[in-house]
Amino acid sequence: MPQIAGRLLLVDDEPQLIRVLVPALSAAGFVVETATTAASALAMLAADGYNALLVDLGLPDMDGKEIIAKLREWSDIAIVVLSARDREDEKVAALDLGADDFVNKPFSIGELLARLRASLRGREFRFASQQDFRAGDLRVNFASRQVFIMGEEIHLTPHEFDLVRCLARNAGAIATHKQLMLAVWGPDANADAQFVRVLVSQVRQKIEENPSAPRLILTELGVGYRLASDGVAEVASPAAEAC
Amino acid sequence: MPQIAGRLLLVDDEPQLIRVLVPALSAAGFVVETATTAASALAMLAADGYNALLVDLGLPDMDGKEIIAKLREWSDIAIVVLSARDREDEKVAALDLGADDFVNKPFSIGELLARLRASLRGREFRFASQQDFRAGDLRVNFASRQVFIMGEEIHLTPHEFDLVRCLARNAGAIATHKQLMLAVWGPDANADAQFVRVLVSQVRQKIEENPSAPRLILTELGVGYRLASDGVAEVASPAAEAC
DNA sequence: GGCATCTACCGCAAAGCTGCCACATTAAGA
DNA sequence: TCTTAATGTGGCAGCTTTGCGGTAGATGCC
Repeated sequence: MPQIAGRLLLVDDEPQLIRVLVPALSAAGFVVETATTAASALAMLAADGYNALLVDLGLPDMDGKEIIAKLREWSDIAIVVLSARDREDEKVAALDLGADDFVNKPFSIGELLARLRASLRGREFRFASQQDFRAGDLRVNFASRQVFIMGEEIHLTPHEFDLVRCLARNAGAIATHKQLMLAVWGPDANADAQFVRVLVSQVRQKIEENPSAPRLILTELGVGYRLASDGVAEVASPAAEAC
Repeated sequence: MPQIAGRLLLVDDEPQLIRVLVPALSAAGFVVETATTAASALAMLAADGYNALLVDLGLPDMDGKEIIAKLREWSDIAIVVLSARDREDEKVAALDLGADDFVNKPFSIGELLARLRASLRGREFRFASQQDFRAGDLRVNFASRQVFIMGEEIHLTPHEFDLVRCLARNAGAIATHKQLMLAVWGPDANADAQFVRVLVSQVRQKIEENPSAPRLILTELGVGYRLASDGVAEVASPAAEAC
């Protein structure tokens, strides 16, 4: 499995379990990070970017259920509970707090992975369709690759859209020339910074009210471009480095 | 729990289990119907309206896994498997076919209900009619594999329907070439992107008013195709996962 | 066997996108 | 104000992608 299946946080205080689980999860395509206390786990989760949480209920500093409750206040990622205690009230409580699944120790790796896949399934869509970026009169839908100005659809070519997507993902911040070239032409194309200029110009003709006095795509001389993020705080988009 | 928690189909051939489960599920707020064979279960599911399926793997006429696979062709409802066989490969297979959870017999009612709640959670937002898709003059019924234009039935070949289904499931969003090839020819066929073009062309001849200026199946150059979701592109689109 | 239907595949024309150049314009610093 | 570097933009040849007519073989049905 060459592709990345997701970024995953494993919270458990038993070193030997971590030693077994991390390689197995990595082999299954997950990027795994670990925490051994509830406090550090919550700090890592707050920093964002995870697709799933694997959490033990018996942690030294806090009950694992508290992590679930706290996390569910702001996040929707998949949560699978691992536990040595096979008590019904524990299971019911964890599930009703927002866990997606509950696995008793000892468990088989294969089953854990299957349950993880099942919990993750269908979530991509939730994020994808809601990633609808707005700034002023501009609206970008990443899932449908559609761009609207004042509600009217604007047709962009594939490269043009890739550029806008990268700018939108970094809205408010600067997307450097290099970043944009990577986003549009990929890592192994020998793109010239000149092409970015041409592309930006073309996009401006399409989305700016007055292309010679751009208000959306702003030039950062010598560095790159910046998409004005006026007003709307949107889903403070992470994944900036990704595009 | 006074309110209706959902409509639920219980498929099992052990009368005593049904006698125990039905009152418990009803007490928890579910409207429960039962089936004892896979064939009747599928017929009932096709007739629509369920929010969840509880299914035993050991049925007289067909393996429960087949119900899961068939149901997942058109429906997105919660599926929880009950099984007396505690074998890892069974669990993995059932989960990967699309089940949301797997409970071993004997189980506690409390745990089953909690798992059911967890599986149902977060699905509310998914589009209401899971077996009937509409966009403009087009109507697609996933269960009966029928397609209508302005109320009039249009005959599609099996491959053509598979294509339309995948497009409809992603309505508003893009179905990539790869996604479509998978949906129509399956994972181990060596399909060529060229075949997708041909198929799209054929379908357009059948469902578009003016096939040379398509309004339903739109081309996303270099990426794939998109079924226009009429009106708001917002959260209109159903789960992408299945097709 | 005969007929209808479906599927895989070829090949070519049209559409539309990309790379790239030449040159105009603008911003920054001395 | 002048110089220099960086940026903006029209244009177009060539290429990639797409649309689609057509055909042979496979499949299923009377």
